[in-house]
Amino acid sequence: MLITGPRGTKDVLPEASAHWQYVEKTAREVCRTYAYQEIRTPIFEHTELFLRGIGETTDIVQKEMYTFNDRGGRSVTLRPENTASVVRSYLENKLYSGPQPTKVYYIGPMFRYDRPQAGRLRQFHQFGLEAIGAGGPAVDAEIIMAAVQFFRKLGLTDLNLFINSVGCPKCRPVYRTRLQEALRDKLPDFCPDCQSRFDRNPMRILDCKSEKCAELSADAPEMAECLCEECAGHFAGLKELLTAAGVDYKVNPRLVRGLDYYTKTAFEIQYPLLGAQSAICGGGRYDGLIEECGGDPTPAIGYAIGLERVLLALEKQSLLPAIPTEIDVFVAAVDDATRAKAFQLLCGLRRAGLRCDMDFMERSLKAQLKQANRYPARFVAIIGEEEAAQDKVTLKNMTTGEQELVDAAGIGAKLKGDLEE
RNA sequence: GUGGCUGUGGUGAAGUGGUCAACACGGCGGAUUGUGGCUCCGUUACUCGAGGGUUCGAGUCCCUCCAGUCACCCCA
Repeated sequence: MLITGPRGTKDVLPEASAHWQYVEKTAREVCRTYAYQEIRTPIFEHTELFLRGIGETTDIVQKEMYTFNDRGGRSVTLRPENTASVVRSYLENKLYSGPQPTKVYYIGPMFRYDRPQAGRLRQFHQFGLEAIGAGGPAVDAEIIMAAVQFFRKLGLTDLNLFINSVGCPKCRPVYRTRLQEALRDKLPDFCPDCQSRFDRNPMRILDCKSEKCAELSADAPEMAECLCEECAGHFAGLKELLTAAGVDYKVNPRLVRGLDYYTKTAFEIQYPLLGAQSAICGGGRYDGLIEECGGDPTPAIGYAIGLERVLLALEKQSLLPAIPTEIDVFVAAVDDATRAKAFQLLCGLRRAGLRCDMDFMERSLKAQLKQANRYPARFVAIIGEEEAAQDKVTLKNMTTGEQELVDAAGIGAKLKGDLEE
């Protein structure tokens, strides 16, 4: 073995690709009913876009981007997420001049230079939705419902939806200072991670897995207490709509998202059985991003679903559909002299729309029957010297074992009729 | 970026200094000349992750690297 795939990448092999197609198809169906249209943006963008969009202090930007100079000396980056690209495209293509809000979805690979572990890859795939232009809680509710619907459709249960409000540029700084005030004295007792989070992203401290830190921050103030009137109203509105829609959710006042651009609504859907990487869907509102990217102030909300994690969850619950490998007809040639004839027959059967195959390894008739049996094949069409001489084929029904001599002409149409009965 | 565990053929794996590196599954071929699923038989090129070192001798001991895996960080 000379070359292996790059670390953190995975080949989707034939037996798994049907599962991917199934999940993608389900995603598209949900988007169709929610009236979201697909958008396909480039896999790489100017590095600048992500620096500005995601935020220079975020982990994604600081340590996880695949950045390189192209031959023209431009710094480009493999997209670590797709929201920034969608916003860029929205502005560049003036999608705001169409009917609003702009509702789009995407499915595709993302790249993050992380240490791989269960449910985490360097190239992974996300299915995401973005609704740009509407600021009220109704879009928040709609877009969350689309995710819920997606998981329902796949049959996934035991999912937890957590929501929170992370405030806006008006009220978040107020909270941030209040939180820092409350924690400052105890800071030396926190874990090293939390100490470094104190300045960079103090809200993360509330989310620390260390029991000690959780204890120390137990009585810290919560964002909800500091929300401005607008944010509080928005959050209340969302909760009402979700409740009315009959969706189970939990408010998690400590839920924080890792990207800078989030405002107001933040949410996450977890599938606890996945292990450490249990977030299967995450997103929120980003009312400041479009302006940050050079557009007019425009509210927006979106999220992404990790498809590898969805597949893992489906596997855990045995919800992946069986992949049929059965073929309609296997064409078997008795000897070398009849191979060409067999190939002709094969072509005819395929023209008739049948799923069929033949041997390409010059195997014996016996071996060909074995091969046919393994698919399995409903019928085997055998062509030997005798059949070839009179333009007939021996048609063997592999379930009953019966066989009969039939005319070669029109066999495709006849079989097709039989199989459809 | 940090840490734990792991690394033998297509797969699952025995083997912990000294005969040809077990066994099972799978793959391929065959079991009287044109026929499957069961059974039986045969077969399947081993740099034992890579590179160094110790030793008369290493898959077995040591070092380095690489990869996989799980966890931290972070996130989908």
